[in-house]
Amino acid sequence: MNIGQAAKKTGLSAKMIRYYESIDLLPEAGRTDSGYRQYNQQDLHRLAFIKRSRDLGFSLAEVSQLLALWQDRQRASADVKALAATHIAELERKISELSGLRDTLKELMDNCQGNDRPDCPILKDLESGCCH
Amino acid sequence: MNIGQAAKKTGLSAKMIRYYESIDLLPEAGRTDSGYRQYNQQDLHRLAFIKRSRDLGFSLAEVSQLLALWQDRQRASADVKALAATHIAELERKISELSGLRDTLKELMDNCQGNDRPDCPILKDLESGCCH
DNA sequence: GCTTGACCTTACCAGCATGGCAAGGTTGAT
DNA sequence: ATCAACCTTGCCATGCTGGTAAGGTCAAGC
Repeated sequence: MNIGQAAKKTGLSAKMIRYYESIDLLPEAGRTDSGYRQYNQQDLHRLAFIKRSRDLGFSLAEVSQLLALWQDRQRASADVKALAATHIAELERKISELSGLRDTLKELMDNCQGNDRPDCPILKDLESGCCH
Repeated sequence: MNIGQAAKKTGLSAKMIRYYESIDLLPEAGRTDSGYRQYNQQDLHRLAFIKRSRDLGFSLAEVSQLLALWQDRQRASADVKALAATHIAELERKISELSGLRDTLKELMDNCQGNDRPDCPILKDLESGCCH
């Protein structure tokens, strides 16, 4: 199977697949005589694993670790769980950071009349940084 | 005032200040005879505005628009409010995206024993992408 | 006057993950 | 033979920041 088909089947782009190979997330793909990359079911399986992991928000570095665990039949599920826990913690951190921003902005926005006049508490807040 | 002092006072880095100048977020700074950038109170004010906007999660492109509105005495506060509303919507979108990921992962994690054995529903989920 | 250290200058490379474009080779069907 | 649809590599761009290098400047102390 050529790269385009593998891309279609996994939901990745051909570019991404080549990139993943270039950073050793994938082993070098087999090639036809004319140099086209070839993918089999096993390759697709690995690609799908990567895709799903990315969709769950893991970074490529984390995906790399997950792949290693996946391949390791002696793995301890605790290791996988720990990786997931770290990622969840990071997600929580980001969520609460963004929520904080949203709340602050919402408050500013609620105080802004949103009319033709120039007075605006949002701008007032932004400018009230350091040096009055 | 040299760039280092301006950086310290605003909480930005000297690098960031130079970068902001290079992308025309700031006017070209005045220079001493020897080429050092010089900053006055007004410059600091603008820098602080940028800092605060960034802290609230606005992109540099959005900061640029905010600065334009800030400088425009004829502005309508509705324009500022609209910008903030767009940004809040984007924040909401990201928050709910991340929350979805977190929930999915949490569920997977709760089903994982996290012990020495290799069986792991997290990996099982990741591999159950396309091609069984 | 000379040294030293803290500052400043520009310029380039790095990351993350992906998209885009260019210039060329291959394949398969018409 | 031609044409479209694929493939190849390579380089550039994004957004924002940090790092590092090689050099110029300034102020203090000797």
